[in-house]
Formats: sequence, structure tokens, C-alpha cells
Amino acid sequence: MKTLSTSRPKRLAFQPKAFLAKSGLGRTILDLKKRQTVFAQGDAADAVFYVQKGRIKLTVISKRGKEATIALLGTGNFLGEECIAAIQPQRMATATAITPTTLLKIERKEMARVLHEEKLFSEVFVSYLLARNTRIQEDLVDQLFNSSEKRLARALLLLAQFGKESAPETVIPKISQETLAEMIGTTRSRVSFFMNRFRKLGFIEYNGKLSVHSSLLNIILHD
Amino acid sequence: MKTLSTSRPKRLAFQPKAFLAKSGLGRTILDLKKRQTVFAQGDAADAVFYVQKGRIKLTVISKRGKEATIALLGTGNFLGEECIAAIQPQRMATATAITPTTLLKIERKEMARVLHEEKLFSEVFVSYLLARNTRIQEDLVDQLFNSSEKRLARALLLLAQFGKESAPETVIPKISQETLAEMIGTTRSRVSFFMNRFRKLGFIEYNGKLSVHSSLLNIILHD
DNA sequence: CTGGAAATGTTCAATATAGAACACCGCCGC
DNA sequence: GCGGCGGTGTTCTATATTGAACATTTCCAG
Repeated sequence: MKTLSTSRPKRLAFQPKAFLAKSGLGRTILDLKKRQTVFAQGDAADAVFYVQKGRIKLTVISKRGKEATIALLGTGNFLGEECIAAIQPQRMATATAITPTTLLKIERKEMARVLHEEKLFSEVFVSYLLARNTRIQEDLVDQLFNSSEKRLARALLLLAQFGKESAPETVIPKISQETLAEMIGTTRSRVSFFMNRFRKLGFIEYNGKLSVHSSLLNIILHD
Repeated sequence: MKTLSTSRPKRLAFQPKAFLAKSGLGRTILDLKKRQTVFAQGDAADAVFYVQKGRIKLTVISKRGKEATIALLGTGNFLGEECIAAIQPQRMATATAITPTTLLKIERKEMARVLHEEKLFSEVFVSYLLARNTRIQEDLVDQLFNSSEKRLARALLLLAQFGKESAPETVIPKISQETLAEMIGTTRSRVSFFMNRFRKLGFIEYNGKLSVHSSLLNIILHD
């Protein structure tokens, strides 16, 4: 029942779609509906995916059946890279579409080949890995330092920026309290509690749509 | 006051020392004493380091002065990779030697060049990034799912394996309860409490040296 | 050897959190 | 309109955790 991570790709002068097409890769295109899964935790891992459009949720399930959301991935993110290095690769998380999504599928071997032969692609991929690294690390630090209230504030702020270039006050795509709880590592009742507190304080608003006042939420987050 | 991460490099047929020497890199060798710092959080980031020998601790400090240990890095690990991708790179953590340590220093530009021109090096580096990624992710999941008691058990198990190939019962290099607390995200008094519980239960022993019975600790960890 | 610093064991009250339980929507299919 | 059913708001109790305080032990430097 837990997690957090809305990875934002670096902006690069790189057209993966065109590139992948040219290099004979990415011939395989997957279209997923909401709630369809790309792969499940424990599956054999033999391909990497690239998010062309849409949103993917990465979740892990514990022995006790608790669920944690490791990351939300959007356009320009890679998925399932773990298969490249490992000897006998297994998916460590379950990937599920949370909106209609288009993916490019790249077979493991192909990925290895392109990584070797295409400098530009390789460079982009390394950048991506570095960015993701720092993102996960930030999430970890957040967990280590902050209370669940602050983690929620941070999660909302990150969601507000997801896909957008910074906007002071943003409408957040529909996301259940249950998922939020999984993202920040707490219970739904706790999320409900804080959401209402934030609302009373005027940090967020929601009837049908959820919108946040980033500047105000930031105050909570930074003390 | 918090964290966790003992990254283990993949074993690869690759002699970084020889390689770096050959490619005209790694001319700069740093020898650090215990407690010396490589770089500090907030510093400008203009070089990557490679651990030749010894141990490095990565820590982050929060606004409130709490400290978290993000990772322990040993032989074969890279350090400060974040400078490669970012536009105006800043060190996100402080790196401190916890044993006498030898590092190879690779200037940012040099790193970029080698990454482009040396396939083998590039491959090793990507592998490293992937391994580190999954390691941090595991730490995050650990935080999201487990209680501080289990996190401590996990930290001890990981320390026992650090550098070694699996050993059922291992002596762990000296590490303070304070650092352990920073690694798993709790207080020292809590660590002390659990350490004594583990000792009473026969999971660990310590007078001068600390040694763990991996199989027993594993039971705690996996329920 | 000796004083002080650092690490450790232990306690305690104040809080935060988990987890389960229940009522209440609001929407949708039929 | 009638059931559901998923998402919410809310409450409550048992635990876990913090954070500070203090005593004791270990470790060194001089």
C-alpha cells in the first residue's frame, strides 16, 4: 500500500520515434487501455519499453499483500530497463497503464545492439538513467526525512508538475486516495485526513477536479 | 538522521584501473583518510569518481539538520555521476570516506568523451547505473513496506554481504548505531533497542566485533 | 594512567501511525 | 428507480516512533 515517483525526462533534441523507426527498432507498437498491464512483477524480462504517449504506474507487492507505487512514468520515459544488465532478468515491479497509452517495445537484444552502435541513443539513455536515479533517490530521502503529511504535499506538487512546465496553480488528473496512499507509504484514511486539512487551509480544492496552489503547498513542504 | 544502501557492483571482465590508465584518464588518483570528504552537498559538480579501494558514505542533510545516509559505496562503484547529465550540476549529497580510500578522479569532460568513444567502458557504466537504480529502488520499497525493526535486519544483512560473496555468518566492519539509524531512517535509541533484542535472540553477536547469523536474521526479515 | 569524548544502554512521555470499522455519497448498468 | 460499488469522510484503539534525558561503558590522546 505505498509509494511515490513522477519521473520527468530531460528535454533533449532527440526524436525517439523517428530514430527507433530508422534504426529498424520500435517496429512493435503497443496500445494499451486504462488498467491494462505491460508486465507483472516476477515475469521474465526480455524487452524494454518507451512511453510514446500516456501514463504508466509501476507497483510492487509485498509478502503481506501491501501494494506500493514506485513511480509514475509519462511520455519520454523508459520502462523495464532492468532486463539489460541482469543475467536472468525478472521484472521487479508491475507496470500498468493508468490512461490510454502507446508504447514502443524494444527487444532485449535489439536494445543491447543499439546501445552499442548508436551514440546518440546511448547518450539519451544514460541521461535518462541518471535522471531516474536522482529521482528515486529524492523519493528515498523524502521517506527518510519527512512525515506522511509532507510526503503527501510533495506528491501533490509533483503530480501538479507532471508533464507540465511549472504552473503556479494546476488541475491534477484524477487520482484516488488509495493510490496516493500507496505512493507515499501510508494508509488511505491518513490521506483522507490530510487532504481535508489541506482543503480547509486553502492549499488545495476539489469537488470534481483536484487543483493545488503550489506556492502554498510548498510552504508546508519546506517547513 | 537517516538511510540505507550498500551498492554492490556487478562482476565484469573489466579492469577499470588499467583501462583508465590506457585511455589517458584516471591520471588523478586521490588517497583519502578516514573521515575525509570527497565533496559536499551543494558543491559544484565537475568530476566523477571511481572507488579503487576503501569505502565511501553518501549522506544528505535536511533543512532541520537531520542526516540521512543514502548509500555505502565500495570497490568498483562510481561516485558523483550526477554531474554528467545536468546542465548546472550540483552535488546532491556529501561523500565521506569511512575507511582509508583510493579514488580515481575523472573530469566531467573526460567522462563524456570516454563514454562516447569507448564502448566497453560505456557498457560497464550503464550496467552500473542499472544496478544502482534497482538498489535504490529496493531501499525505497523497504522504506515503504517495512517497520524499522525489519529495516535494521535488512541493513545488517546487506552489510554482512558487502564486498563478500555470500557467507552464512559474517563479521561486519565497525559501524556506529548512529550511522545505522541514519541508514534506516530512525533514531539511535531505537537501533540500540533492536540491536539488543537481536542479540538476546541470538541473531547477532557483538563485544568488540559485530557478527550476524544471516539465516536467522533472514527469518525476521521475511516475516 | 587519566580525563574527556564518543558510543552505547535505558527510560519515559508526547505523538504519529496503522488498521479496522462504519456511514455516506454519486455514478452506472439494468 | 434499484442495487451495487468504488471512492470518501470520520472515528477509535492498539502500537510504533520520536526525541530528549541520563547513566554507563569504551576508546584514545596526551
